[in-house]
Amino acid sequence: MFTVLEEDPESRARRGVLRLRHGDVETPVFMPVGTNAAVKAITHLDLEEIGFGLILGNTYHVYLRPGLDLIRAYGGLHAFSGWRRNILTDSGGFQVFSLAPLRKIRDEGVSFRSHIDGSSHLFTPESVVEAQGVFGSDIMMPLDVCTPSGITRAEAEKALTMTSAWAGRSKKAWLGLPEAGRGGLFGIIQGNFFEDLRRRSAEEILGLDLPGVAIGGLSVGESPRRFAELLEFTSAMLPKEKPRYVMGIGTPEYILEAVGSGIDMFDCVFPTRIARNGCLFTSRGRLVLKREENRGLDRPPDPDCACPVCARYSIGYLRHLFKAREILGPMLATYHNLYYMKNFLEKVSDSIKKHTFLRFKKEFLELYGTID
RNA sequence: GGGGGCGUAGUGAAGCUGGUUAUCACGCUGGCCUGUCAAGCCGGAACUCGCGGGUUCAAGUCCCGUCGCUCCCG
Repeated sequence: MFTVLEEDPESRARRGVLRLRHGDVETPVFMPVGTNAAVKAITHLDLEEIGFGLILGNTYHVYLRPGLDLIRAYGGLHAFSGWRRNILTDSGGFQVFSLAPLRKIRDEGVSFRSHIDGSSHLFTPESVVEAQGVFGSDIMMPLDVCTPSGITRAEAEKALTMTSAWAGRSKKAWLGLPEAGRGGLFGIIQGNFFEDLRRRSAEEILGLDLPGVAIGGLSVGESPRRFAELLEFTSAMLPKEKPRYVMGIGTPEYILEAVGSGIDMFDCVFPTRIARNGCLFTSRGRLVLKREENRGLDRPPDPDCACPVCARYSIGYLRHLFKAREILGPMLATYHNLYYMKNFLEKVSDSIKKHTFLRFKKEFLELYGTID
């Protein structure tokens, strides 16, 4: 499933290739988030044009709407949405975390109420794997318990213990799916910000020998420094031959940090969300379109970007679109930011190939701004 | 010519029987956003209430005058 192609001699960074059912994907890779079987404000056509071969979907959202029956009738998420390349589906573990007031976690699973209509539901490790089987997900994530920063050791340990137990049950359910159309199941390491708990979690998850490993529970309110330290610590325990995925990371600064720690995969709503809110990534840092200083500016958002948006539209025009609340604003901004991310990861990959990753990182941050 | 209505931030409005720093929406403006309940969220600036006078301890809020807009009748 995964092959390491190159390792950076000066850091833990590496490049590789994920061989998935809907095509190969080079790593390090950024995966746009398509919660409701759609990446907001952009077409699948455009995503393909930019070159994305792997996007996210969300079990929690798609299960609630349109529902499993409909997806089953279509023959899976690919057929339903028209997306021909790979899909990684998140389990709903993060929704368990983010929709806290509506949920109750027990050994059996998590019961929660729909944020859409208030109806009651139960997710178990088994039902979540089965749902992703119905989706035809190329990569599946098990149900886990994500925790915020600042909780007690006891609370973190409890969440970790449940996550490990659920991972074991998820694997069993996964092995029960028909082998022909079964995507790879990843394990998720938790443990909050306690190093011994992270170690224990890693050991337990790695013991399951799943096709890939994810690091969860990061970027939940901690400082960039703390994030980097804990990521490095956790990543160092992982075997080289498996793909490593840090969940929920999506700014250039954080990705550089994570790649340097040996991470291969990233996903995040950040680039698409800030795009919808009028903010663009550029080589010089973030550009907030709505600012007055951008009024009437007749030059492209990012002089170093080769995307069709930068080739054709001015900052002043894009600002106007957001001021006028034209839907074209979020669309163009989303296109640019995703193109930016794709291009950024390609440059990172290139630097690993040339063994110049650390220099690239330094030079990039000098222009863009630092992690702090 | 007669009668009625209205004039409150850039715009549109709320302010009942007069009472502490005049409210709301849009706009303007700053920040935030990291396994999407998120084309969102949180802040900020800006009106002294058409103008003049009066009543009152106190007036956007009552009275008189005046200017402007508007509707109806002639």
